Amino acid sequence: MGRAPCCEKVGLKRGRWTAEEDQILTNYIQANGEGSWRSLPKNAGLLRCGKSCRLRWINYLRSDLKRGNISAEEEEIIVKLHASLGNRWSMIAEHLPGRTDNEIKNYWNSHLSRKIYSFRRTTEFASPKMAVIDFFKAQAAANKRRGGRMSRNKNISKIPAKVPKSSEQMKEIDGGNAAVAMPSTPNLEKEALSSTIPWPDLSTLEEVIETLDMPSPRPGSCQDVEVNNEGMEMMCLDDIIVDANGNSSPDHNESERGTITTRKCDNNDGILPIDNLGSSSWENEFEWDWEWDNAINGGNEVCGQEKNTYSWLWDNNESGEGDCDNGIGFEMDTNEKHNAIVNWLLS
DNA sequence: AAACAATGCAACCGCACAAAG
DNA sequence: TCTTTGTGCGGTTGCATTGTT
Repeated sequence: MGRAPCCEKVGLKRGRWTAEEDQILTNYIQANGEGSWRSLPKNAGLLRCGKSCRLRWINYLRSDLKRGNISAEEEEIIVKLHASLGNRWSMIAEHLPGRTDNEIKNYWNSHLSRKIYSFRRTTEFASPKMAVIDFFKAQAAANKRRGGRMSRNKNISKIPAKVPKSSEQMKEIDGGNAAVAMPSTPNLEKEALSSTIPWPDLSTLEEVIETLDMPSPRPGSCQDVEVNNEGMEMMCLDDIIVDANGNSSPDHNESERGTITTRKCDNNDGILPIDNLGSSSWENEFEWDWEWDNAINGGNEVCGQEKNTYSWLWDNNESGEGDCDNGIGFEMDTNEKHNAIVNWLLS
């Protein structure tokens, strides 16, 4: 049984706040201070629920709130913190002065979640090839979009023209094999896909598919992936970064270069994915998380417990020498990829 | 110009938790 | 110890806005 409602809802006003209500609330709090939200509306003469007053004050009226768009620096912080803390918006907000948890949550849901390449790979994928084919199918579906407003975020680029649009073209791409049991790709993911990676020329696709004879699974590779709490494997920012910073350096061995790394950390290892978070953020005995610094720094073993590497998306061969094809058919040298991804992430 | 549909954000809701009685 | 109250948090919803057809 839930608790009683915070206030009598009968006769209370709901919906958007008027300027007059804002003024009343502001005046009252300036005179009497925050707190006692339950009694505040009555005392202030507002026909609002106490919780509504609190929310309005915290999220909108407070004088120390920062106005304007989230900066690139703030965005980077959000992404990093989210990678470690998950949806703990209030904790994330603590690191962003002037920003509210609600604002960050909204920003995440509407901007960042579509930037983060959320790549669904379920057991229905018999091979990485199918996953990549799903990538194209998703793009084709996204391309069918009819009306609708484009994102207000100018940083999200539009879909390039050369995208398979018909089922015939898709057959051309996948030989008809991809028509079965392909999980649908949510809109966010479709947009993420379209906004992150330049499209290869369609004429190269057959060749692309041919090149997708992926290396046999390495120990701990994509064949035994960890599944997040939504039942899908997420391919996150960190994954991309570690690839981008793999640098193809001869100093990096095959298991490090171009890999995607997850770590299993316990709360005793004293190592946090990002600095200055405080060990209190780890509440469970085990948490799976993307290791940002590890990714940035080229995949050093930090936790020493478990490490999964998923390199197929980036590599298309085992040699790991020289510039690598990212497995979906566009040749970019590592620096180009690095720059493109980092620029995009920070844009 | 109208209809449609995606987007973004303010606001709401239910739950958890801590403090007070 | 139990109940009540106050507060905070994260998920979700509603709707104004706006781009596309």
